[in-house]
Amino acid sequence: MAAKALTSDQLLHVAERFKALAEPSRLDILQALKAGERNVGEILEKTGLGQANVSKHLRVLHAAGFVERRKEGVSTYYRLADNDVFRLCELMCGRLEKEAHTRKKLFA
Amino acid sequence: MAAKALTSDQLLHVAERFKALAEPSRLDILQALKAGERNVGEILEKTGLGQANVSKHLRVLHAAGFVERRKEGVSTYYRLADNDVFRLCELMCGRLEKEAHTRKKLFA
DNA sequence: AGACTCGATAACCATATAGTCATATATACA
DNA sequence: TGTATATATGACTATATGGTTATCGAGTCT
Repeated sequence: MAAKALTSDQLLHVAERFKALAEPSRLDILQALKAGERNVGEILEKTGLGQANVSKHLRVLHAAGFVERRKEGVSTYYRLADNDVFRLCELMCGRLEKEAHTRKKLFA
Repeated sequence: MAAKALTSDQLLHVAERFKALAEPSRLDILQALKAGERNVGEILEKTGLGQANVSKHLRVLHAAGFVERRKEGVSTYYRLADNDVFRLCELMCGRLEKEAHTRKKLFA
């Protein structure tokens, strides 16, 4: 249980991964991939973001290991690397819900 | 299981929480609190960060609901709000370890 | 080859924020 | 009351990064 303290180098790496999830646009992209593999054009449609913008976000997500990609002809298909993204988001959402609940009780 | 898609407003809130964890210094502070309640001076010592800097980081962590505080005399004691931080970090660390393992295999 | 499409990249700007220094606020104590 | 200590806050700078526009490169089709 009691994990060892992380070195400053390890903290840097962990922080970098969290940073990849610390952008609404990137979370939106990940959501778009939840249903399955999508190419960039489909992600553009689904999210309404700009093309260059999405391309950069995908690069960040790929560098952080949250998505994998596959080229097919002229297009690139992206997919979630695993389900950790949702475990992480569900934990965060759980916190938000708990908080909302507390707020509601305060004002009840 | 299949959580509904989040609204852009919800994405913003989730991203904000991740952003609070997306800084090595803040992760370090959270680590310092793992063993239990600490006042700001003790956190300064433990982390080696500047006073004003730590104070601002603590404000962010508190706003995000990761830490709670208690004033006692002239000092303020901070503690972890719950164990979610470690669940989140352990998930991230697990990813890093898996990745390191894959890299090792590639170079083996 | 030439035209077209998809996606990545570079240049640029605007904004956000980590870090620092100086100062303010609040409590304790002589 | 005056002084010292602990923490918070404001001002400022340097850096990082999200978004946009323009351009590039690769693959496809005629």
